[in-house]
Amino acid sequence: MKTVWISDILNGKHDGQKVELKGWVKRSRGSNKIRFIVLRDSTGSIQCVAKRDSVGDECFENIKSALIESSLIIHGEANPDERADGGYEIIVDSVEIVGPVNPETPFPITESAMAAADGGETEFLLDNRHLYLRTTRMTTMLKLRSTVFGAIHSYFRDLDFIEYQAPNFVAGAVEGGSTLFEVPYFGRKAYLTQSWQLYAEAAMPALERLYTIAPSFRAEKSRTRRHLTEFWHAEMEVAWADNQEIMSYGEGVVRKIAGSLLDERSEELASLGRDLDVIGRYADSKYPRMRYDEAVETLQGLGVEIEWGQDLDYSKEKILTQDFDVPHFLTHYPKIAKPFYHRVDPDDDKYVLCHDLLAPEGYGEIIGGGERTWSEEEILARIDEEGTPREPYQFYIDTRTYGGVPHGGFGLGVDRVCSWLSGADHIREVIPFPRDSRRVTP
RNA sequence: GCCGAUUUAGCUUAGUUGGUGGAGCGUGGGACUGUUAAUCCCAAGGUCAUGGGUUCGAGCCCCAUAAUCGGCGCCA
Repeated sequence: MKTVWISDILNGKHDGQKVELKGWVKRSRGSNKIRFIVLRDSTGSIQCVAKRDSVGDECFENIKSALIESSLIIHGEANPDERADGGYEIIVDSVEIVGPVNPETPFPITESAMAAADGGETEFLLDNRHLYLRTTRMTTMLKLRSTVFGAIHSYFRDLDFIEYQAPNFVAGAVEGGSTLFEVPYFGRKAYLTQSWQLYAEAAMPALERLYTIAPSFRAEKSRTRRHLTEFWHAEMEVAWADNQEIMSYGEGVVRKIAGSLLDERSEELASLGRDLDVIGRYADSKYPRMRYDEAVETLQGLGVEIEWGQDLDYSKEKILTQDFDVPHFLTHYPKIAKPFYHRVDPDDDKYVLCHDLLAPEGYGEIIGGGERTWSEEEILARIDEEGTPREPYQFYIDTRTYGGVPHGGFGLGVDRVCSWLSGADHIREVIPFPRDSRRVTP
């Protein structure tokens, strides 16, 4: 007999047919004469009804013994039925328990554990993440996440970008050295990469338009809802592009992600309580661009204490973005607030040609990017100015020595985008096994 | 790194002025012919995070430690 997907039954594709279902027990209830099993597979869940009279005593007792998360193969007839949640149910002919659950070790993710988390997480659920993944909420998050990754790939590939991979073991830092994970490397020290960018710049003269989605690692002891020590970083680099052009790619990919979620996952978004009109606005709007100076003035006008030259920390981002209804770009930060690879604005050397994209609803920065310092003379000056050693960056400097060209790119925090668009309370909710300063297990 | 909080059964929790810890979920047994987190009855299940201290007596008061959670800095 043909195994069918539960979603296909719920879509009415098997009305009145004898079908085989393979899945796991989501819930089980009933009396001495009739038993209801809510079976789930990766596509959905459906009520299966077994009557003692029709399945026989032995099968009925078997069904009663199938605890939550037992895996089953069920044969039966698919029928529309108003009494069943979802409008369809299976009239059971037979049940085979494939993987039983021992009553002495029942599935630990109970209703009470879920209710306490209130759509978020608790220590217990984090400790049992490998099992929590099976719940509707986590499954929904993982499906949204898959769509986000797919949308990023489609966006860049449709524009003829080349997907390009950089090493994860590296010798030097992109950001400040204090946030590097050091790993022993055959008697030497190596580090886990913080960004694909420097290696992408090396390939920029060869491929011109390149992108990746890869993990980045940062040893920040951050305890916030926006930080992970291992996060998924979508980065891109383009030859001959200026800051404005790079921003248009950033806007393009975020709009594409929002649009793909609406097209492919509107049901899941709605189940999380997401307003589809809001997601639609993110997919269809232009994202305004604002200079750093303007942001500082706005904040000062709101009575926020901030001096020119200070980087915008989260508390200020939050105030700034609270009235935004779409993401905004912030450009032209002071040179002193940014690392050496940002290109100094030729019109005013107090600034660099960079941008951050700030998401609304209090989610903050999701993209950081800009033009790169591209002439050999300038890159050497800026490296020395910051007191950064030249040696680990020799390959990076060589990129400029041999036919340097204007170029730029950005990095997008994929998990942050997932968190924002799904409306999650914490970035941990959108990644299967989150890593932060306190947790590397399970 | 800084600030704040939490820790009682497998899970979620109540616990009064300090006087030998109650419940719900889950599990086991029983009842029930259609349930929707089914319902009803019964049972098992606790060194109250760890280590000290105060006290005739500590889940409760004090100190230390640990783990965890939240916020900040830093960033994607």
